[in-house]
Amino acid sequence: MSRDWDEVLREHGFRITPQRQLVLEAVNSLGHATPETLLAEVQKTAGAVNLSTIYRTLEVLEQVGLVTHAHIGHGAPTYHSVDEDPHIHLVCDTCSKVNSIPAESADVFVQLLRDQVGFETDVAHVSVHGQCAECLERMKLL
Amino acid sequence: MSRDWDEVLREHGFRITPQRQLVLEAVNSLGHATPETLLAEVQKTAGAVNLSTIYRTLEVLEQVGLVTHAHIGHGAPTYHSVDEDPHIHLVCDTCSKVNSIPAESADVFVQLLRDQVGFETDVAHVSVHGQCAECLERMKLL
DNA sequence: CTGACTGCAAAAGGTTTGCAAAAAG
DNA sequence: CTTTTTGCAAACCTTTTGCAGTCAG
Repeated sequence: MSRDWDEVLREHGFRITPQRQLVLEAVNSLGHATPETLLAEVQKTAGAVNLSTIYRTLEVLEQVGLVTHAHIGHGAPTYHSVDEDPHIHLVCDTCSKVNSIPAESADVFVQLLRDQVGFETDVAHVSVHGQCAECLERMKLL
Repeated sequence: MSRDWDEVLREHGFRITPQRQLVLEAVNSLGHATPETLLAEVQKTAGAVNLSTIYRTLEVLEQVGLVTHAHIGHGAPTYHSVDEDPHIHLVCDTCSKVNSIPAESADVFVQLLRDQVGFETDVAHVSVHGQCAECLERMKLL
């Protein structure tokens, strides 16, 4: 669960604050969370925390490598713990549901990009758009 | 170049308007364009066209399959002609440059998603984030 | 003519910023 | 004590919406 997150921050010259701890904990416990969602979670404990603090904190946490974010669909980005198993988001453009699959599923593709154009893929950041199985099924019935 | 775009619109019960023609032409000529960019292009010819019209028009054009859009990075989506060869965007998270590779490069991966989870990928909509060859090179030097 | 489409202005959603007060080291 | 960090309010940017007038069919 908790790592030496405070060490990591300190090493990068950042200070340790309750807000940063709370945001990090919220990211870890929620799994997939937007800034707005994180605010709600954090405010359960500390009601006075502001949205702009969430944004600034996420920026810092990402900078030191304690969290990552991915863009899913049009709206807000979602933040992930770095401790999580890396995964790929499958976004259904019909029902907007998001499924995750293990990052290894893309290994072949990632390797191909590396060999072919020297591109190093950040797998966890990838969003794959398309139609999920349920929506395809539903379409067939019509 | 131009197709029977007016036919397509009509078939779907939409009307033919100069705005729609201009937006479609702009998408086709610009290749990768954001709504804002498209507005600028369209306004070269018709200065009175409004941004909201661009948005509404793109929605219609996408609905009837004359254009597609993809999400690249944080900001605005970019719209593409459907006549273009389908391609995948490789977005460099360091320099923000976008390279395109032919959609076929992902065939194996797409097939895997189909077999494994029944997900039908919209290849042209996929954005792959990571580090481009140049940025990786630059990082090694430091 | 009649309903679809457009322009305009205002609202909405998400993110950023300036500043003074509060807290970390 | 010094510097970073925070809360607040306002600004910003992109996209959406309501409405009345306009235009395509």
